[in-house]
Amino acid sequence: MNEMVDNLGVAPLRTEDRLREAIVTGRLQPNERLVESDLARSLGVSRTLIRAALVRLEHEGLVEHERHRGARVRLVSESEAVEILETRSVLEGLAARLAAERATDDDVGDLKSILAEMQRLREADDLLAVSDLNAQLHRRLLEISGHETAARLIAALNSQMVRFQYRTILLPGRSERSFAEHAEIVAAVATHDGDRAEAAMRTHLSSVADALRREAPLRSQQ
Amino acid sequence: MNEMVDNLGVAPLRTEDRLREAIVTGRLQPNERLVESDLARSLGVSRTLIRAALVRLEHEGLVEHERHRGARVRLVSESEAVEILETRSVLEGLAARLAAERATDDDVGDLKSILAEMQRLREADDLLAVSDLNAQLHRRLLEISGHETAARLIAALNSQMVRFQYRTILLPGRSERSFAEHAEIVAAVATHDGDRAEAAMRTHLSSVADALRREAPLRSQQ
DNA sequence: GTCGCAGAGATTGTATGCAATCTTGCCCAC
DNA sequence: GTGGGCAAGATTGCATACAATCTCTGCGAC
Repeated sequence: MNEMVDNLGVAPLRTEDRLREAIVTGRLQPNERLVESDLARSLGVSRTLIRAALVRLEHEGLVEHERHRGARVRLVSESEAVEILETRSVLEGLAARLAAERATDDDVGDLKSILAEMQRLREADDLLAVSDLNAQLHRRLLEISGHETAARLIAALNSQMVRFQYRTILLPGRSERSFAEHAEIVAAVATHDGDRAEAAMRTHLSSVADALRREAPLRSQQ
Repeated sequence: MNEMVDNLGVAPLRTEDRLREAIVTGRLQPNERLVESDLARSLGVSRTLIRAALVRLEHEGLVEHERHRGARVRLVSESEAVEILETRSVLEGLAARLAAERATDDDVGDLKSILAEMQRLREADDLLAVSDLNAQLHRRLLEISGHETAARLIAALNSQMVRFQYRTILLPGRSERSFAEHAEIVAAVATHDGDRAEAAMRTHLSSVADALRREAPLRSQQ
């Protein structure tokens, strides 16, 4: 009986998760071929499980698959990244609107303390930690909105964006602007103003997309 | 060589498609258990293919799967249908905005002729045909927008909505209102007014969601 | 009569093997 | 030297077999 309790919630860490992790951390590079038998050997499972995992990851958009020619890590282009951000923009806008309408006082308190912590870390110049809290704020808003459909789609979009995750916050001036935008979102939610919350979220993500577009030409393509 | 040409584009009609069709046409009822070996026998393929197809359909949201307990046709609840419509609302709003910004004169012509045909069929009281054109108009707008990410997500959402597809247009008064809303969307696109097109699309889909909410309590649950 | 439990049957999870297809490298004609 | 074609190797597609797990039925204790 104790084993049961111990295992509760401890997701069995499935093959799919291990593969996903290898992709999002870049251990498997974009466009790299994913040979089933190699993966099977290196993960210590059979090809069957690898195939099942690849099917799922394909649907998630992390892998692309051609019949009889195998799977490879999907390269998300810069223009596609912009599309994804545009999509996130309207989906998270919807979630922010609902969050504003439904937030309890406790919810608002949570958001404000996340914001305060972001401010603190920003002053300490720990931009990567700020970026983490950033993600946490967005996640919390989604929870408050209670909109599962939007949450599911956003999660899928996010996993395709890993390559661009830590970029924009590092750009000069982005950190200040990003903080102000988040503060505006939280303020809108605190006053239960749905329209304002949606507009603020869309402004915020548009400005991330702009930053990405501006940064894009500066880097050499890989 | 002729065989190659003949087969081009003739999708091999995969197991997945046959299963999806059985679900969306209702031949497989919501909550019905999907026993792999039964399906394999009735479709004349092995369990391996059935399993792969079920994994994909699960990701599409048509099937739900519990470990060691098998798959069943997923029942989309009324409240979830509303969530899906809300999500479609913002995604198609985005697409409508882009369509307005990018539409050529030919595109606008297409939209207007679809609208005219809708009007004609409406006067002939062929509401199901109107509903088909309805879908066609939405599809065309997505094409014009050129936004593949939004298109992909909307397609997935639509396949979950089949159970509710032909309902709302049949409600008294819906047909007139729906036509007016579509006309407004097309007018906005014709004048390349992105804001107006997005607002019109969101109004339209909100009103569909309202109709669904209003209709919902009238029917007995199955 | 109800509850608990054990075992058989049903069903899913995983591994393995063979067939189909693709890719690569080599040889030969030109 | 170049290009076409063919054969061998690599890889994926699919089916089958076995193991793990679940479900359901029936029996016995209370």
